[in-house]
Amino acid sequence: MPLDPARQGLTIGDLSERTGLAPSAIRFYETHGIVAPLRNAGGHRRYARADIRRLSFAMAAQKLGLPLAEIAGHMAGLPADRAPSKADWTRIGTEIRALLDARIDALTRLRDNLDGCIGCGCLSMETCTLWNPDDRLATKGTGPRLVLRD
Amino acid sequence: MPLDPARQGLTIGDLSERTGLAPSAIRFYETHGIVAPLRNAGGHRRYARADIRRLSFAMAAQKLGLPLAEIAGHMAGLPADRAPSKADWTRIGTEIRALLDARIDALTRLRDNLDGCIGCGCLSMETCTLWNPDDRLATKGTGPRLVLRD
DNA sequence: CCTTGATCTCAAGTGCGCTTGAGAAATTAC
DNA sequence: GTAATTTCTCAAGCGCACTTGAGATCAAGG
Repeated sequence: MPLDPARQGLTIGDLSERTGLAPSAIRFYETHGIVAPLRNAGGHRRYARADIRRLSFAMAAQKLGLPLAEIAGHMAGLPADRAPSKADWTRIGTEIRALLDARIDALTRLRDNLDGCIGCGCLSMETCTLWNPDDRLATKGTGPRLVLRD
Repeated sequence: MPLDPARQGLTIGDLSERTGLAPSAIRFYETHGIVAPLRNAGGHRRYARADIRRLSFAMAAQKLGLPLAEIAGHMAGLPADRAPSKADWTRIGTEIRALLDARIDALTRLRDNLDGCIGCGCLSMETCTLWNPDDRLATKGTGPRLVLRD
């Protein structure tokens, strides 16, 4: 089904099948500027194949916890009129790569802290700074500072 | 556990300062069973020190993307009437540890796929299965399968 | 005391990310 | 040429995680 000349592009149903997104979700993403399909004579949306990639990218970024607005911000750098080039995707990919690294770091730190605390048996003691961020840390801000600092 | 004899426990304001959560959020968590404070003569909530840990734990679990209901499910295993023991926290910690591992794995996989795709320059080609999960994969389900599979 | 600030309950509102009709028009399948 | 399916727009609704008043009560310092 690659760009059937008769149909001049992919329907929203095609995209739905290939991305797993509901048509309503795809239309919703359109309002956020993540895709910008053309219309055929009858007013129906017609998508380019590159839009599959756009949506896949948006889905991946969402799994990282990015809000749609921010995703749209990153994707605003992609060309609207032509299929994004390698350089286009590489730049965006690099941005996301940094976010991934940060997130992996944070989770790894949290895991290691958790391991350490379980190992030392301090979880039941009042002196554990991991689950008991009181007195010593009370003046340094709020929250479980040793566990989460991102 | 050693409640201040003068005040008989921590106020919601105390917890708010030490966890960084708004009082309204703490009350909201109460409706989900994450904390269960006692009341003083005047009807005000009085918390045990262990509740700081409960909230910290819930905040950590939330950063992992767990919905409150699920967090509450894990914490239901903790004793309501006494400060959780080392064994109590260790069990919960181990459950979370598994989630952390899975999440780190998923993110690492995504990052490596992204790296590979950037490296090979395939992002602009129709044959890239990472951002172009079409033909070959079209019969195997939906979504960006090589990027995200969790 | 008395005042100031913290806390109480309860209902309603917010922001995000969609979904769900309703009613109509376009497209496809037979 | 019909029938079935898909898509269209627009408004409203939903689930989650809270926040924001409103109006009243409680607690603590001078």
